[in-house]
Amino acid sequence: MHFEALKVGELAKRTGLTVRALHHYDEIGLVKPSLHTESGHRLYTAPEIVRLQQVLSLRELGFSLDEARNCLNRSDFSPLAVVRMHLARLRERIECHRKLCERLESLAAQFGAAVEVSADEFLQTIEVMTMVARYFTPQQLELIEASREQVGDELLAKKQEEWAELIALVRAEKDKGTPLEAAKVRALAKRWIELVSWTTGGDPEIEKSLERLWRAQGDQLAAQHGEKYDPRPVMDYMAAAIAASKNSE
Amino acid sequence: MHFEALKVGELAKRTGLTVRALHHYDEIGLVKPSLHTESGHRLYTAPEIVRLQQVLSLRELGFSLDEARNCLNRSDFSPLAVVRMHLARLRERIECHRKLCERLESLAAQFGAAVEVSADEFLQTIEVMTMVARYFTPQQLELIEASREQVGDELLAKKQEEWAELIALVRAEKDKGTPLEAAKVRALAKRWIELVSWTTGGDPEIEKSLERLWRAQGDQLAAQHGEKYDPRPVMDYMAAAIAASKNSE
DNA sequence: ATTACCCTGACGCTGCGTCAGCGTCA
DNA sequence: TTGACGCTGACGCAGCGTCAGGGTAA
Repeated sequence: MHFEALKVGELAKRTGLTVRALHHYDEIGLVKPSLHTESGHRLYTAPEIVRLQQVLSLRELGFSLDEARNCLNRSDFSPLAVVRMHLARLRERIECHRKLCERLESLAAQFGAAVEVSADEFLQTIEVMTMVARYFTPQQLELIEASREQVGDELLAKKQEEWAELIALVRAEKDKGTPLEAAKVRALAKRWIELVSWTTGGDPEIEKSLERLWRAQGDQLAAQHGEKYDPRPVMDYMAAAIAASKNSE
Repeated sequence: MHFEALKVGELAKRTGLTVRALHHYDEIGLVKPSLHTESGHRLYTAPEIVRLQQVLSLRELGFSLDEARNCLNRSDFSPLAVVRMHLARLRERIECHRKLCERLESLAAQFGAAVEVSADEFLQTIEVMTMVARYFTPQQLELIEASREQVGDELLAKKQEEWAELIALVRAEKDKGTPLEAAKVRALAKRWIELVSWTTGGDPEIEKSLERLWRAQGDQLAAQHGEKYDPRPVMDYMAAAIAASKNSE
């Protein structure tokens, strides 16, 4: 799974992109496979796949392929930031789509009813339709500026270590049976909250995903870093500690 | 409101389209203004605006401008059908977007957590992203076939008359104070339900819009066809009748 | 006379689709 | 040997963006 290198056709099948598109991305230096067979066949590995996802997110955000390449080559664009931006946009879009639905429902109702259909209704509907497709370019600079201050890879690695450390610390207190009200535990709970907030960017949906992820893949983590770093036994303990410290306020 | 003819610039402003795009649509015979000033300035009136909306809906459905023109010129494509198809697609899209959101949330969570990010997750995410953009062409034939059996303008006009007639009939019974359980009223309720179903295509959201529309624009209808055809007094009466006939089952 | 539109060409661009002609892997 | 897949050009195309050069409406 981790080491498999995919040929273009395989990658195309699994992603829904066309072979031609992947060729094109290679040609313009956007996503270049890091390996080739002796005969020159492209072999795509994990980093390129990640990059590919980034490219598609940026394109959805309204960037041209050229702009996407620039963004990805400047190192101040972290993958995490890109995914978050994409998420934000998607949510806005869903809202826009809902509004457009309402307008179309209104139009549909007017057709069947005996009411004279006003041109104004159509104009407004068209405006909403174009808004859905637009509203990109105006805000792009804003986006780019906002992401300047985003995370680099080293910071990310540091935060991951912080997690491992914090999990181990909490685990220790838990195993000692330290009561939830103890000052030590409170301090840990505070750190926990802060780290969650940093990791998720304050997004509650991402937080839910994080929980699901840990519950599902805790084995992997435990195997990777050692049993002490398995987050699962720790999560409930922290949840209880946080609840307790809230109650005592 | 009804008679105003818009110049390109005005239309562009109100719709969010560019002047160039409107010029282009004119060039290729897709949306041609029916009027011009003596000096050759384009003047867009209501029918063109409706057509413009249709064009944009069809484009959102994945048709090329050429295909859109063909559709609109064959008379078996009713505006109502187009709006309904667009609605259906939008709803599917919202669902897709939600799924994509979940995938992106999962990705975002993986970045921050210590878990090894698997390439497979990225592949799946990319697939969902391309699905959102695709899933058009495969189903287009299906759509086109489905819309062959759709409403023409005369049928639509007939249904509008049916509404006026039905409303008048119900109004008469209501004014006579006929009880809700009377066979006559039941028959009317049945016709009412059928006509609603036809008008809305069975879509509950469109039905809500229809109600809102009638409540808001009843005056207009009354003024247009005479007081007897004001739907508002009739709607509650019918709702009660329908509820009554359900209870007695 | 100015300013803000409008017109009609005409060329340019992005992001691939679509052959063509030829190697290669199982 | 035979498909199914891969490679590299090269051209084509939709849907406009973007000047250029000139008329017009208030």
